Amino acid sequence: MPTLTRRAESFSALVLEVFQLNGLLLQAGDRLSAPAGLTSARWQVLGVIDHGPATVAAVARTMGLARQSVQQTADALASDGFVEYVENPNHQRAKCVSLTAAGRRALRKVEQAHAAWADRLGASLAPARLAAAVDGVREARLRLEKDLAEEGRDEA
Amino acid sequence: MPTLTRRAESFSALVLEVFQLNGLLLQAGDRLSAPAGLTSARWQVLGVIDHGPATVAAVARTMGLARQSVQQTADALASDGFVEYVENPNHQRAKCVSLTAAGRRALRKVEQAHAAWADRLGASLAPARLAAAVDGVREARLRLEKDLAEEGRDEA
DNA sequence: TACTGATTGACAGGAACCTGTCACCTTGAC
DNA sequence: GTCAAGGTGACAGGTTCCTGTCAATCAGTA
Repeated sequence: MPTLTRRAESFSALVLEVFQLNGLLLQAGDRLSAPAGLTSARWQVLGVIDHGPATVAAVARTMGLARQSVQQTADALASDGFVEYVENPNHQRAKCVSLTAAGRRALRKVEQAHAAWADRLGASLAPARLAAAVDGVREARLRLEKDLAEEGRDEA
Repeated sequence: MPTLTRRAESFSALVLEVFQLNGLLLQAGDRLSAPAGLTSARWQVLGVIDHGPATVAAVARTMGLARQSVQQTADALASDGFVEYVENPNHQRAKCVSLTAAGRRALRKVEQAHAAWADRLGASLAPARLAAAVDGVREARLRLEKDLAEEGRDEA
């Protein structure tokens, strides 16, 4: 194993922590949404179209996911009656995904549970510490985004 | 949407950042390991057995994953010649996963690329900021671990 | 020695993400 | 008006994780 510099060690520690926290957050999200008959992925899609009906491709762009991933989730939500496809006046083929009454009920339920959860967890951390974490992670994300974009350009 | 308290807003911001950073890290990991013919998941398994051959179940415990996930990855690595199953004197059925020469070569290659990458990214962040991020994320992880454990106990 | 319980790998199936390809629709340049 | 470029949903297939079930193996106990 190549010996890491101090700053590389530090960055690697952040990577490990982020992986672990991410896993726990997914677990928590599933637990929050399960009582409403949803999962994390489905809840997030409902959250996007709560602002108004949108096409699958538009939802995917908003969420930063591949179009087909959202397509799959949207189809599953439709077959469970949480959303429905409605005509899109701007595009004959690309229908809009729209919340049904059941979808809206489920979403409200999850949002209430989520608000209580976020408040509980947020309260357990010192505000300054929490703010520093958000800042640091955002900074790391921006650097990594830039790094990946540059690498990608080299290969192209 | 229920209005969130300030601390809930702050915590939610951390969640969003962690999700995004996690996605980018997975992308970066795949890019680091691709030249060696590996993926993030496979590289990590190789990293664990670099310390010595181990059973699939032991590797899963080390990585904090389900046994079957590692089984699948190990089988794939074996069919690609990066690892091999060797007899386990302590257990007739549970063979040990062991690095082959090709596996060791691939792992070394990824580790070199990883060291350079971590150093580059670590250098682009102020050490204090980076340390604060690690601290904050760790704190959040610990709180969430505790929270999930308590919730789980209630249901049991 | 015989039984019980935990661990293990094999097998089956599912969730959520990805990519690639195809045909259809819309848009904009000419 | 035509035609190429790009957006879009459908379909197929792959990766990495998960769960549940089963039989084989091991370890401790009566």
